[in-house]
Amino acid sequence: MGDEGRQEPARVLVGQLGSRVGDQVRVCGWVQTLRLQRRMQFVVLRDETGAVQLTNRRELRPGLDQQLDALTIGSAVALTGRVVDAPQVRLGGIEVLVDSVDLVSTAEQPLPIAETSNIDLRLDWRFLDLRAPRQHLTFAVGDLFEQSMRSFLRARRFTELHTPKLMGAASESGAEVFRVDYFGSSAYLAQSPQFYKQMAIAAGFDRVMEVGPVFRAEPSFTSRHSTEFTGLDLEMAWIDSVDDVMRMEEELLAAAILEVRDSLGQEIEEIFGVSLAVPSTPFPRLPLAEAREQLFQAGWQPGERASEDLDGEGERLLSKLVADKFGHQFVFVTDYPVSVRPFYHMRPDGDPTVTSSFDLIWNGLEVTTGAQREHRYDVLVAQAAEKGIPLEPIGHYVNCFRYGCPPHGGLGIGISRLLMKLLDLPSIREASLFFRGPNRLTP
RNA sequence: GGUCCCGUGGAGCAGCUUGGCUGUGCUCGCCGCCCUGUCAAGGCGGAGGUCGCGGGUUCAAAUCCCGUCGGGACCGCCA
Repeated sequence: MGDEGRQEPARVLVGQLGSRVGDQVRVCGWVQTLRLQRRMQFVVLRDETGAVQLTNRRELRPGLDQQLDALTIGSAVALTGRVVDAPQVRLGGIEVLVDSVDLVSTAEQPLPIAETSNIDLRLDWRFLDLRAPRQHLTFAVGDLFEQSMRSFLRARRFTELHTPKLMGAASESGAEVFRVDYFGSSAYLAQSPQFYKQMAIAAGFDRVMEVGPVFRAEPSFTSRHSTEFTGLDLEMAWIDSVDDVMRMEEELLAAAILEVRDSLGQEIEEIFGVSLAVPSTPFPRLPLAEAREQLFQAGWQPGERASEDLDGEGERLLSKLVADKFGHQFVFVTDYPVSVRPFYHMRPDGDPTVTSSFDLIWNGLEVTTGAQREHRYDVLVAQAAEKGIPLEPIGHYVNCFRYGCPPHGGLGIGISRLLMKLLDLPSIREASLFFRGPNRLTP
């Protein structure tokens, strides 16, 4: 307040200008459109909260019009002026009559991408691409979705932990991990918090969750895979069965989708043309064997590799069958055979050929794998031996079952995939802030 | 890793099958001028490309052939 000279009015977010009619304000953002005429000049400026028209009549303020003429699309600017009602203005019915312009940072012309540019070029210029309202909404939804799940779990006594991403041994299967140099020897990037969240259970945390990066060294060239993505993992102690885990997840997702719909549903409808449907609970459940049976009856012809599992086409077809039969967009597929599940999945009493596990498929895409874990040391060791897993590299993990470990189970969700499904995005690239894939490490 | 597809001014495409004479065209953007308040602004004019790269066939290649690089979709793997 002690500054000499002209005082700048306080910055007002564009989204709040409607309640500031008559006030002197400063608005800051990016130039979206310029319509510079003989007598009138119009600047459309956008910030995170919206867009507004700023207007100048050239004859009013000598010099100001030349400053406005010098603006370019995409430049970062701060303008001051008075907010007025302007019913004729289609953009919100208000405008700002400009008093002064501060061209803070000029954008070169032409811009290297347009809204119509292909995804690869857009990813090269991701910071520019992300300025678009569509991309901005994507990550606003992602943030809300994540926060909503976090608060849901927190209210149910989950403790949020952060487990290491640098590991001395591969966490599950050695083939899929990135090896990095570690002071002359090797470390591995975590492909899952799996072992650590189970160790947290043995450590006395009743319920734990983590939202964090997951690294996969698979060269997967699809629209739904990335080599680094954000996962939500949770683990619960003293469960009675894997059903407890599925119940937690369906309530979790229903609550989070409800919150997103209530807060951002209208914007999502406008920008993505997607009407969010809050799923009813419980979600349909189907043992894998039964799912395969129904798929065969519907004409499914799996590839050779899908002799015991579902392939992508099977997942999509199954979702279609479930939608027709139950009117539901989710389906838990349960009781996966031992052959396609890791050694630490528990096997139910009476049927040693399957596991107490599930996948959750959302509109044709696998978004979760979960299971009850084998917490009995001798059984776990036997199952590892059966799968040919050497115990030495994972001794610290196996040890946590030797000194009292409660029954427990949990799951891992691919958050980027959830976001992709929620907004019906065509590729996980759109749901990743800065995508990482086999062919992309930059920016 | 496998199969298929794409690569043409700044962006998005057409042109390629049936090679042809300086690389023709469309939409958008950019630059300049004009324009009584625009709002997907409008009007007029202009600049901008060794047709991803290398080799081959041919009198002649954006166009046909081979290789290579970059990218995408699907499969497999998974979340």
